[in-house]
Amino acid sequence: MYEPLFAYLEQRFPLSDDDKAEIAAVVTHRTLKKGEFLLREGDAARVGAFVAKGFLRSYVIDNKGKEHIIQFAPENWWVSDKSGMNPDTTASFFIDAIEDSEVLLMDLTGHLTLMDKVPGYAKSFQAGIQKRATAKDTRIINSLTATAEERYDDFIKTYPSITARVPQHMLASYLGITPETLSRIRKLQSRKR
Amino acid sequence: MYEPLFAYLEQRFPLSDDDKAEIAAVVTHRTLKKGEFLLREGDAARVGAFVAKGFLRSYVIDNKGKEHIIQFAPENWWVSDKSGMNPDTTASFFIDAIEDSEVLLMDLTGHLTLMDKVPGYAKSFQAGIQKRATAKDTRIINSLTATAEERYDDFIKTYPSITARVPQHMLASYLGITPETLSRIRKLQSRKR
DNA sequence: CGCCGGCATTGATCTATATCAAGATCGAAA
DNA sequence: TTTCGATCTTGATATAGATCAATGCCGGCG
Repeated sequence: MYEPLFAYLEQRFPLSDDDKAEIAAVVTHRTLKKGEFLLREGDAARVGAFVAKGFLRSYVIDNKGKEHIIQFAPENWWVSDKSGMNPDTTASFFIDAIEDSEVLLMDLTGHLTLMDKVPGYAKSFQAGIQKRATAKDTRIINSLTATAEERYDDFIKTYPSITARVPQHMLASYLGITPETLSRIRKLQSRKR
Repeated sequence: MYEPLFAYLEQRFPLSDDDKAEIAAVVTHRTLKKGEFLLREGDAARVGAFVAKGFLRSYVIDNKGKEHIIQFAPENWWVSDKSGMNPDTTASFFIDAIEDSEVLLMDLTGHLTLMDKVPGYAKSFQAGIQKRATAKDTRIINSLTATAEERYDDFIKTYPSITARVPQHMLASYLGITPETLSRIRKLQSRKR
């Protein structure tokens, strides 16, 4: 059950059997059916969820009632919780399953335990955060600069596997364009290429 | 010379005299005149720069030759280096001074030393990173969702002090709109309010 | 003091993308 | 297999914001 997570971590730093036990102890397994929500349960501040199988997405709904996908998360990705998101933002935050999925939940306590007890975890976590920050900068600049078509091209180049698995209207939502516009872009490109 | 940084850190966690010595040892002081660039010198991977005085900005120039401001950094802010930025991105990255400034540079080695030796530093760094990540999410959603005017309103509400200090065309660049558009927005609002 | 060069303003167009409105197509459930 | 809802496509129109082009303004430098 924990194997995918172990494998993921072992690509980043060595993991002893003790470490594995430690990890298994602080992580909670959950199964999600397609369309099901990953709700915040209890009051344990959650750090994130590791997608062991399936495909999740996180999104917000803005004050105009529109959905905006923040992140897609296929296997071996982390979806981060909105931890620290401005509570006075009216936008509501959701995570749900695009396909039947299995996730491993980590709460703040668990996270701190691992930071402390599992050598390599802290550094690897650090590196992950950093990398994600850069990706976000890129996305910001992209969304400010690039045309819809450029953003689309960029996406399929960067995440070809995701492109294939996601319904078009969700991709449009991620790119910040309407489904109609995305449809037209695809049509134009299919003619050209 | 290091006082602003000490003060900044002490708001986050207690700092002994030893800690201060440790910090002073790993940090480099630099003075920048208005318009001057903060270049990467030598090959030491830099983590970031703390603005002790003045005002910096970081920006990229995209392949169409356009400037896009990523971040403004007044006193007591960190400008992060592009550490980890995708090297194969053609976009070039710059940091320069909008006003005469003084900065304290921290390289990777120093950062790791502090992580290790100064209690509280690691956790506080962590928290900072997290907070910034959230801010970036917000900016992404904003840039995808909101109109130019909404983004402007948002900015002046969130960073009133920055608004006053920055030339309009730079603010426009940050918001991802043309100076002309920003000028028109301001005109409309001044009439209304 | 006066001049010049960047900055802001204003106006006239142009264009990418949204919005509105039907169809067409696909897929899962009965 | 049929059907219904969701998704995708296509077309017509509207609009926010870009672009192009002057003009005005102000502050620093000679």
